[in-house]
Amino acid sequence: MKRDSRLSGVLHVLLHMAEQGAPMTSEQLAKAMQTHPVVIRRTLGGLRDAGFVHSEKGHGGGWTIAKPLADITMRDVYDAIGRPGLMAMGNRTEAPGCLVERAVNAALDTSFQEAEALLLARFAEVTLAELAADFHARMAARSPSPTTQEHIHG
Amino acid sequence: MKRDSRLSGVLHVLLHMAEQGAPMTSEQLAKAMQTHPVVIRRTLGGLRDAGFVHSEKGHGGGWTIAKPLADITMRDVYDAIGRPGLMAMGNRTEAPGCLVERAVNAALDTSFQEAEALLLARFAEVTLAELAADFHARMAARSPSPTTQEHIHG
DNA sequence: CATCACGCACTATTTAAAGTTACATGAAAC
DNA sequence: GTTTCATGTAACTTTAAATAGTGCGTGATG
Repeated sequence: MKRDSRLSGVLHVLLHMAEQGAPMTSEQLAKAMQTHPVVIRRTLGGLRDAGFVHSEKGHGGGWTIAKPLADITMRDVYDAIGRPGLMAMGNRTEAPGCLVERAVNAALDTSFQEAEALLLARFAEVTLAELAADFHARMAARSPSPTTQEHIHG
Repeated sequence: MKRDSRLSGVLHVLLHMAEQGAPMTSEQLAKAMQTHPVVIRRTLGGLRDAGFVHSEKGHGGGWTIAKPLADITMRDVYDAIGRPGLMAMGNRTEAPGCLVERAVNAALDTSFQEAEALLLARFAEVTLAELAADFHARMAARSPSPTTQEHIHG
């Protein structure tokens, strides 16, 4: 199957915005993500509506983080991009008349729902502040005294 | 993404085979599953190699269960069809140079791996015998004194 | 030896994500 | 005020993976 990478992508973009401080344009973010500016606008649109980021038009405009990183969890981001499906497998038929299939679906659904619940709970435990801290730890480990910018996409 | 329904489908087919007793041809199974005989052969191929089902050519041939249903778990079936990916989301890039992306991927991977482990553990707990029992319970609930065949795909 | 049924390689269709184009809107600079 | 920059959004195209389908080979039964 083709795996959805929007969550991964949005988290990536948000952390870059946070590192930058100043507003970043869709084009800048798209370059960092090796994707298209419109894709950035699309995915960040949900986060703007949810109040996690702010967008400004015109000269000097672009995207900025609207909340402290410690106040945004991966779960928040997941919700803001529209809660895409988490499980790669599904039932063959939604409302099957066949009782065999109903028994199979019931067993699978139970397991999938448990796994989804666990996943969402884990997402809710991780804030962007923690991800940023992890990033800085990795940067410190890579070289002794770097500046931040030198080590982004280098 | 497009969700994989092979596991659901194979479990369905296996239970029908078990109910039948006699060998069932790919065509019969395909009709019950509303799919193509070749799809049946493909998906059951892995289970044949793993020793869970047996296939016979020629007149009177077809597919039969090769082990007691109590000895086959959903996990066994999952393994036999090639362990398709369970999670619908993935990382944007596999081996990113960007440290921000590495931090994001690490956090996501941890969560996904936990969810997968839980899912596989649940699969391992459910045998086909239990699914068959659930099916019979559903059939009993639907009408007082049915025969098995009347209530498959009716 | 004719028929039945699986085995396999190959091609076609389908679906959702991702990419792209086009154009409208609004803000800042000059 | 008009030019430039940047977002907002709709529509369309491309792409990746599952699923569907075709054709032919092989072996077993009658």
